[in-house]
Amino acid sequence: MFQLDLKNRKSIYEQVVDNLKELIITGVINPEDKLPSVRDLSKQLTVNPNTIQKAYRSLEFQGYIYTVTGLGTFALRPAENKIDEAMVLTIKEKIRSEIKELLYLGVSFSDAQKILEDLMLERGGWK
Amino acid sequence: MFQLDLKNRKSIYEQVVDNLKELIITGVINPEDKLPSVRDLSKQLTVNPNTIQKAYRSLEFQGYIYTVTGLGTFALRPAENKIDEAMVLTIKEKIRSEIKELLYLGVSFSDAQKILEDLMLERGGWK
Amino acid sequence: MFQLDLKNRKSIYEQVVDNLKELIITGVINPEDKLPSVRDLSKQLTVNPNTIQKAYRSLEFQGYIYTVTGLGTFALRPAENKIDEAMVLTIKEKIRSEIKELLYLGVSFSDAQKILEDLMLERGGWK
Amino acid sequence: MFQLDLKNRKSIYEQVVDNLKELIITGVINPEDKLPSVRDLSKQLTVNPNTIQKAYRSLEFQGYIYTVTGLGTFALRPAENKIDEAMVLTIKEKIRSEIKELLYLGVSFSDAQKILEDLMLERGGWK
DNA sequence: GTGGTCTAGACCACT
DNA sequence: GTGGTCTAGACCACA
Repeated sequence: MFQLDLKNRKSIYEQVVDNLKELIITGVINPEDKLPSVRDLSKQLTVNPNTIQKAYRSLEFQGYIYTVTGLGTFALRPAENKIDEAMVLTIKEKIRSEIKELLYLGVSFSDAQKILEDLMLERGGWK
Repeated sequence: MFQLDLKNRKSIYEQVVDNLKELIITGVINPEDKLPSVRDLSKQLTVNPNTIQKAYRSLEFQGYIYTVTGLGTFALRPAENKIDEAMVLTIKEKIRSEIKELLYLGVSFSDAQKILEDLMLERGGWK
Repeated sequence: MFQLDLKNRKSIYEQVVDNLKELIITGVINPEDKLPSVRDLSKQLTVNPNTIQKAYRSLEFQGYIYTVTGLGTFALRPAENKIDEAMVLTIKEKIRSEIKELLYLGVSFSDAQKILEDLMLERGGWK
Repeated sequence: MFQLDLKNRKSIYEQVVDNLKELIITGVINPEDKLPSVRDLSKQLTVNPNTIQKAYRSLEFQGYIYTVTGLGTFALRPAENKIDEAMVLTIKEKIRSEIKELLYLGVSFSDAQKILEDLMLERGGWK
C-alpha cells in the first residue's frame, strides 16, 4: 500500500496519516472503500497496532474516514458544501510562510511563481 | 519583540525560531543587526535561557544568524548565490501538501489558484 | 562500551560523539544496529541524559545515526553515492593544518611523508 | 596582516593564534621579527586588546613567539633538535582520525591517498 | 557582558 | 519502553 520511512523525522503515525490522506485525496481509495483493518495494516508495516489505531483516530477526527464498530473503517466523501473557512485561512497562512522562506532562500520572484504554477498543474490525476 | 502563544501546539523554541525568522525575512531585523542576548530574550519572554539558546542554534543551522561567543548573535545576509536546492524541494513538497489539503477541504481548483496568486501579489510589503 | 576522560579538554558530549563515531566507522556498530538508549548510556557513563541526547543529535546531523521517537536510535549506512564535498574540504583543511604543525615541530619533510604513508597502510584492520 | 572571519565558529583569539602561526610557519614572519604590539593589532582587527593578549600568551606557550617586557614580542626559531615526540604522536592520532572520517564519507582509498600527496606537495613555499 | 556545557529532575508524545 | 521539551540554576571560556 505504501512504505514508511523510518529515517524521516516524522513520527510513524503521522506518516501513516499522511499516506492514507494522500491515497484518499488522489482517489486511490474511494469514498465508502474499506480501509485495511488496524491489525492487518500494522502487520503489513510491521508497526505496533496502537500506532495504526492512533492514525485512524486522527483521520477520523479530520473527517477523512469513519469507523463502524464491528464492520471496519471506511473512506469518507469530503464535505463539499460547508467549507471550513477557518481551516482554509490556516492553510493559506502556512503557504504564505513557505513562500516567504522560498524567496528568502534566494529563489527569484518569477521562479517562485513558476513553482506554484507547476504545483497547480500537477493536479491532473485527482481533479 | 514578539509574543509566545502557550496554547499553541508548537513548542516554545519552535515559536521563537519562527518568529525570529519572520523578523529577519521581513527586514525588521537587518543583516549584521545584533539579536537580543540569550539571557535578555529569555527574561523578556519569561522562558528558560536554554530554550532560547536552542532556538538560536536552530536558526544558526538554517543560516539565518551567526554567533560569536562573547560578542553575541547577529543576523546574516542570506546566501544569494548558492541556493540550497534541497531546501527548496522540501518547501515545495510542503506547499504541495498544503494545496492538496485545500482541495480536499472542498476549495475549487480555480479558488485555490486564486489563493496562490493572491499570496504572490502580497509580496509588495516586504520586498 | 567506552570510557569518558574527564581530564580531557574536550566536552563530554563531544567525547561521546567521537567515541560513537569511531565505533560506527570501525564497524563495531553496524548499520541498523540499535544504539543504547539515551537513558541507558547516560547511566552507564554516569552522565546526564541531556548530554547524551545532545551527542546523539550531533551524530544525527552528521549523518551517522537516525532516530525514531518511541523506538530508539540506530546506526546509519553512510551515503556512498553523494559524497559531501564541503565536508571533505573541511577535513582536508584540518589535515593540512596538522601537517604544518608537524613540520613546524621540526619533523623533516620525508619523515612527515612517511607518517602519512604509515597512516594509510593502517587501513587494513577496519576495511 | 590577516582577516578575521566572525562567521566562523572558531573563537576570535583562536583565529588570531592560527593566523599568526601560519605566518610564522610559512616564513612571512621570520625568527626574531617583531610582531605588532597587542594594542596595534587589536586596533587593526577592531578586537578587544585582551583577546590579542590571550592569543600572544597562547603562542608563547606553544613556543612560537617570546616576549621581552618593554621591547615587544618576537617570533622564535623552532627547536630543530629536540622534537616533542609526544606532540608528534598526538598530531598523528588526529590525522589518523581525519583520514578515517574521510574514508567513511565515501572517499575512495586511492582518492584519500591522492589528497594526502597533494597536501605534501603544497609545502613548496615554506620548505 | 557574551555564548557553551552540564546537572537534576519534571512532563509530554510516540511505540 | 523510547526520544523531545523545558525548567532552575551552576560553572566555564571568551571578549
